[in-house]
Amino acid sequence: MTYKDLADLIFPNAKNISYYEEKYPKRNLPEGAVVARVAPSPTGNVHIGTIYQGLIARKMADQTKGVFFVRIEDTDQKREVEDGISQIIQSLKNFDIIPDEGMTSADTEIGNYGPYKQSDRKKIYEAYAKYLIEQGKAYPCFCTPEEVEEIRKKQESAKIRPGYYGIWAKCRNITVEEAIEKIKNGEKYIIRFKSPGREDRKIKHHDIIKGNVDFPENDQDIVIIKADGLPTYHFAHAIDDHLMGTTIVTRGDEWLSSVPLHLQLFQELGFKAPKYAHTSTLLKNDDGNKRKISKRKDPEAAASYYVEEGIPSGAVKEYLLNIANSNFENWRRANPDKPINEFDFQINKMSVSGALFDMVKLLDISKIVISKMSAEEVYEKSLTWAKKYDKELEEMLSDKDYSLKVLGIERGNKKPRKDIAKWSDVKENIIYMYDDKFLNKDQEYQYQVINNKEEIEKILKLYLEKYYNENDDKDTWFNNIKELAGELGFAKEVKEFKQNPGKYSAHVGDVSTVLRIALTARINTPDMYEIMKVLGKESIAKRFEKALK
RNA sequence: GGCCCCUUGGUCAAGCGGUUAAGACAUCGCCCUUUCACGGCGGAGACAUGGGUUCGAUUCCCGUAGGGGUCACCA
Repeated sequence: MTYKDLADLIFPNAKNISYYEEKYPKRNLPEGAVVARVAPSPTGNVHIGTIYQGLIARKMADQTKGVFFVRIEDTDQKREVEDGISQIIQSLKNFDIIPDEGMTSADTEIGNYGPYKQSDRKKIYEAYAKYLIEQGKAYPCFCTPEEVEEIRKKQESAKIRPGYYGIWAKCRNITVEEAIEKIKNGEKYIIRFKSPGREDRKIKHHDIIKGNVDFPENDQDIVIIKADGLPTYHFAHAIDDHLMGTTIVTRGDEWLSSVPLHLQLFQELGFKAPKYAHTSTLLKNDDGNKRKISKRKDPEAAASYYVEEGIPSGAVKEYLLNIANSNFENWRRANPDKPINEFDFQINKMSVSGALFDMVKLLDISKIVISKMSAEEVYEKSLTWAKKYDKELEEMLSDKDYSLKVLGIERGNKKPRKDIAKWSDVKENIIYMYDDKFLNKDQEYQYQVINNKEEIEKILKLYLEKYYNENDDKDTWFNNIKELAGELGFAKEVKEFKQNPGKYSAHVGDVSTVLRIALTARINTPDMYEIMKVLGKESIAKRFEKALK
């Protein structure tokens, strides 16, 4: 009886690995081309970290004329969520992260190195597991989960390093004959890797981001095929990234400590290991402590959060890129209008330590991103958002011509307004410009310096009768307000007012404020000249009338 | 607890043996201005700590403290 007999008994139908090695030949890519990927699990809300990883991987592939693919790691069926795959695809799409290969929907895919869903690759893993068993590098383990747990408890109470290794690996030295007999008797088993490692030896690893890291060798006989017949992450990672030709594995640094295991797996399988780039995790301040952004506790951990809030994907990408390469913001300042794919991303310049997620900064970036958009673009994007999340805003925007004018106020010039950080800000920003919203609602008018009824009435009436002409240019328009102020005994110039304390009760600015408040019921607004232009004379008159009621 | 990683202002961070220790966000003040936003100018604010090495350490080494990660038939 040989290892081969055992392997044949366990995986009677598995193909020889040469079949797969030939089926998935080396990629024909230019020198230096990076094959990168993102490999999420369909376990629910897509994590912002997945977007982060995807962004980085996509960028590297683009910059080197390489390949970026998406692989679905669905080997944990217990945690899998219905719709999980489409959520992932959709989320990546929301951020314009489009894969060259991989899943394109829950059940379709493109590319020659598939299947790109691990549960569809079962046969492939079996072939390689069989290969390992034939070599005596893997073995069936008959320990039940309870037994393994017991071993762990013993180790803990004896203060010994826990795990399935060395003398604790009970099934490691079972003879082929015994194993075959147990299997024939119907005993349940899983497949474990027979680690050749020794804990007292060190390995050196050079990580693209973390630099040189030394670890003890792995000596754990980890599970490679679970009771459900599917592989564990470690095994699938080695097989898949080998067969799919991944050159750089980017993943969160929670994987860093598995590197010794993974390197060993590649070694024993006879594969060339990829390079690794372990990115720092996005952290969050929690009562003074830093911790990983968590799907469960933090809404901002979900990629969908940004969509719901209406933060443009472009802004999120800029923020993420800024965390990834902090020189991004310098580049952005020097190149305010270039698309971000022209930014030269350097993975080895990524920070070694984790960054606290800064929502304030994100929103600041978002303000700038939105300020550069045309009225048309703002219109389209906020409408798309409103259709899903805000019926009232959608209704307001249904008058497209008018909305375009409203959104065009102080936009498109050298110093565009920066008061919208997210689409959910839009409504509050423009609602007073819509007559049906403004006129039909009770408004509170908080007059400032000039606040007695008669004066206000005089200002509004006189302004409409005598000083407002729809076709005035801005200078004429404002001169008229000065004239109005003068006629009513207020200072025509603010300077004059300040130079002659006591002479005037108010100045032209105060008169403007009355107009502004009567018009909008707000103390602060964008440029009033433009507002009046958009409202038009009829609306202005109605608003004054309402203010005087 | 073992192993691994990290530590520059409130936050993100330049720096890589000699710098007045950049910059961005936030914050404060001033200016611009009919309000706000923008913009401009300026202020306050940092090398966790103790030892080395060195003519000289934020930078190199060791310890301490603090933080993070990981130790599954989860990824």
